[in-house]
Amino acid sequence: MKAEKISEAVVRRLPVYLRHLTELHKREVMTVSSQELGQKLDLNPAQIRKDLAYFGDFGRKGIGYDVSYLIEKIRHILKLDRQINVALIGAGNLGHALSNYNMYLKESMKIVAVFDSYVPKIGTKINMLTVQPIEELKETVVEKNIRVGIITVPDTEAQRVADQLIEAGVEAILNFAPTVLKAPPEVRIHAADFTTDLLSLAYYLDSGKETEVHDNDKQPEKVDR
Amino acid sequence: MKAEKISEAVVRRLPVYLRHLTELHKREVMTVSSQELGQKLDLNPAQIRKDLAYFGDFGRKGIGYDVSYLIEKIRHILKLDRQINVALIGAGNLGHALSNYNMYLKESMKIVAVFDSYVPKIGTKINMLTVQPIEELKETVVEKNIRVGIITVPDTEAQRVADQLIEAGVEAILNFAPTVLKAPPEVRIHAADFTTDLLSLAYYLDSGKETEVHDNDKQPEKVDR
DNA sequence: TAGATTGTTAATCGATTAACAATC
DNA sequence: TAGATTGTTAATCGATTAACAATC
Repeated sequence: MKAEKISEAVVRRLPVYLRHLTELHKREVMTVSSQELGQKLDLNPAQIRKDLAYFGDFGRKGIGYDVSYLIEKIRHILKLDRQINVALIGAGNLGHALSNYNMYLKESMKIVAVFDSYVPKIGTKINMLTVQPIEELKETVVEKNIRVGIITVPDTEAQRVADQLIEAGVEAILNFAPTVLKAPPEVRIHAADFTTDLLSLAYYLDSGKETEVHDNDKQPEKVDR
Repeated sequence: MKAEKISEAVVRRLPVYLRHLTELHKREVMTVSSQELGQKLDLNPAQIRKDLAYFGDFGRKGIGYDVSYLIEKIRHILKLDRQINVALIGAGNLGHALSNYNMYLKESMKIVAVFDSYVPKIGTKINMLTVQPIEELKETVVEKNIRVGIITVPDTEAQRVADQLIEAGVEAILNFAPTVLKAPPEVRIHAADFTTDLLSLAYYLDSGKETEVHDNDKQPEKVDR
């Protein structure tokens, strides 16, 4: 156990550990080694041990990690043993998808309000929640102690929505719009836009067998002008 | 221009550059410096210059980068100047959301087939595409020269779907299910699961003002047993 | 005790940032 | 020419991996 600063990379692996541990728990596996965990999650065992050791001595030498105990610990580290209220802004397909997933996470992160600016959507229901007009954002955030906002509006509206969330006092934003949001440093912004993922994937495709579209330059990759 | 291996981090920034450059192009901005780009995208200008320099000498000293020219170059690097056919497996809300976004990206990555295993969904339309039974996956992948698969099925089915995609011969998979997929090294897997994002965000919230749920241990963070 | 596996230090590897000569 | 900005090298910073003593 040390007092170092925990890197973002470490924090982003914790939910992955948690997920697999929960799976093991369901299968009534009592104990797991960093070796086995690494195999399953495609990670280096040393890295897993190091990640966990930042937060405490959770394992037992010669044995491994007690599954239930480690679940409990990671849940605590990630603050998933408290309820955190979340607002969803944007009641489109993506918003729907997110609120469905959210049903899984019983306590912890919980979507407690949904907003949209498109008038016909207001008043409709999404998983027990009534879609509210975006004008009610601020008061609802305060009333319901909402601490996280999820943005699933079109990119043109994303910054405006972010500004309203920040002004209302949220501490973190998960942004699905394909824009880089501006925010003061105390508000944590996480980009979750998948067009970026999809486009970067294209880079790794084998050239050679593509269905061509236009200006197909078959020259040997000249870059200089 | 060098012959180094390009890191994943670099590749993942390219779509972000492209997006902003396209925006500038729309606003008829002719030229942009790494300085300005860095400001807008929250990146170090040196990093932007270095990223671009991996692929060629795209800028002009004292001037900056020609917006149109750089767009063209990045599109070429990312292979977005050819059409790449994509299959979507899972016609739920998330699948819908993705196929909507896909409409934007005129050419390049294009969803050309949608599959689902849920019988009542088969035959329904999503953005001009008819949902097909998953049994037709392999033949369709071959027929339509599909090279990328997007998985938006529940986590319990994800690995099976991945296996079918791989067997059918896709080169890359974008996986939205919260599972670590097993695949041979020549198939690129990209995890795009957002529960991980959401859960890791909780870590960064200020403790102190939470709505408590259960087993609220207010002891001073003891880790040892 | 022998075998297994942790926690941690040291070594390696890789990515970001600073600095600056080249040059538009 | 003076000012701006690139491309690139060197310096820094950070993250991953290997190795191993401690110990269950």
